[in-house]
Amino acid sequence: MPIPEKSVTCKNCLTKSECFKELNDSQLEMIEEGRLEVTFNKGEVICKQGMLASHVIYIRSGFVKLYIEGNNGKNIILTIEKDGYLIGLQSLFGKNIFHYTAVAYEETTVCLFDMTALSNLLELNASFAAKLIARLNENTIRSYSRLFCLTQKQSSGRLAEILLCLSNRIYESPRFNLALSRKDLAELTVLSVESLSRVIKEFKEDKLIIVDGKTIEISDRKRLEMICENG
Amino acid sequence: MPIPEKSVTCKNCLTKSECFKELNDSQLEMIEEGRLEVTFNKGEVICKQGMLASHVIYIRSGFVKLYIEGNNGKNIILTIEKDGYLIGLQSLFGKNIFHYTAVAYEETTVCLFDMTALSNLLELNASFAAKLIARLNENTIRSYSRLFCLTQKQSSGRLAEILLCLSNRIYESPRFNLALSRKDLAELTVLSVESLSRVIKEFKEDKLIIVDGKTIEISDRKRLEMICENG
DNA sequence: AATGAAACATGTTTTATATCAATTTTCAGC
DNA sequence: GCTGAAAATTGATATAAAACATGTTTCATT
Repeated sequence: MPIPEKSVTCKNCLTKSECFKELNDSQLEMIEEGRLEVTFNKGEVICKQGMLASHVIYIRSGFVKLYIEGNNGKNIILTIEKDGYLIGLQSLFGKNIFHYTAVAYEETTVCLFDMTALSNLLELNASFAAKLIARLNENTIRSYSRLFCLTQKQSSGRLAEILLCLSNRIYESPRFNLALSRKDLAELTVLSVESLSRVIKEFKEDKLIIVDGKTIEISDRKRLEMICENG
Repeated sequence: MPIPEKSVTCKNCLTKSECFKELNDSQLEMIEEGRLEVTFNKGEVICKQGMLASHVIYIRSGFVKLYIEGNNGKNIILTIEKDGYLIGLQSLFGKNIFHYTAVAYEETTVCLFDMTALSNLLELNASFAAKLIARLNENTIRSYSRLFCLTQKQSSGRLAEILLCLSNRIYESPRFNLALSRKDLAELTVLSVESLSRVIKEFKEDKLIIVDGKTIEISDRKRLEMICENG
């Protein structure tokens, strides 16, 4: 994974977000100004629920979880995201705080953009606004389907969904070297670590997946999708 | 409840949505054109998940539930909403279908606005866009907190949250004549009707609420809030 | 007022999953 | 390669809530 150079500007950035492609050079300069670039280590907090959301945080490379913190350490992971995601968009034009905490699952490089500059650009460039709304809506729809999954499916359906999500959306491959611990997976599926372990065992026995150390391969996607649908 | 007259136009509408207040007269005329007004009876489907979202649906009066339909009748209620809500905003600039089904809990009057006209207005009027984004985000944040509630709280916490939501956001009173059946409440809390019944009994015995037929009164808000927080 | 059907309540049993406890595996650091 | 700690697995038990079963209330219709 090539670590982006500091000298890269928004204008010549090759890992540009889809929305930002709508901006012309002068508009790119507007967000370039005051832009910050930071690299987080595995496990580090990128933004903290309740803190002032002065910036929107663009994930340039890496892999993060966004979660809501409740009392007594009761957290719920809203989503896992990788490069291209914009953290904090949900604070635009509303209460100016982060509504969730973001933590890096692995080394993650981000760009910070001033929230006010961003909202000014929204006024200048309607197609930028349209792209941002499209993106917000995409995220919302995904959170709806997660709500459905976690309330209506039981353990195997929940794990099936998470494995398919990791394969399709995050790693984009049927075989992937999982950066997540069992504890992370348990958090994602909202299961205890022990229960998760049992479902994984079941999936292995049923030849749905092949587990080799940290590597997981989806060996029977069709059936896994069926379990996800009906479980 | 006064039923709005058909002769009312967007320009002189008194029950105007917050966002629409950002529009000037000529812009209001743009959405007025092709506007439809429909009244739904209790239990009727206002929009159906998967159908083409050609319009955004403004709730003028009434009370609805939005839910995702899964297989085998497994549904999850995303939210309950009343007058002022815009159904279908989540389909703006994305896949042009409704992502959820909306059903009237009681007689509900809506205005339908052409989705394309609306997205054109977004390009013309930046503060309108800002208000819409603010609203989308508000809904998203609420769905996050619902996700938290349903996955991290148990029965009493879930019921406490729904009762407080009904009191605060929907009926705006500590005492309200509940239009919902036990089955509706069970759906909202994601409990079986029987379990719900037992939690209600418990709340009555603990003098948290007073139930008289269809009327519910929150008699100990403080303690109910505590149960909601920690349950 | 009588009747029947929903809606609601309540007692019992079952079940999925959490929790607790113990063991095995993995892996970093010496 | 050895060692200890953390991670992961496996088995036994506990528990919250579902499912089932039955009884009771409510309410619309005659």
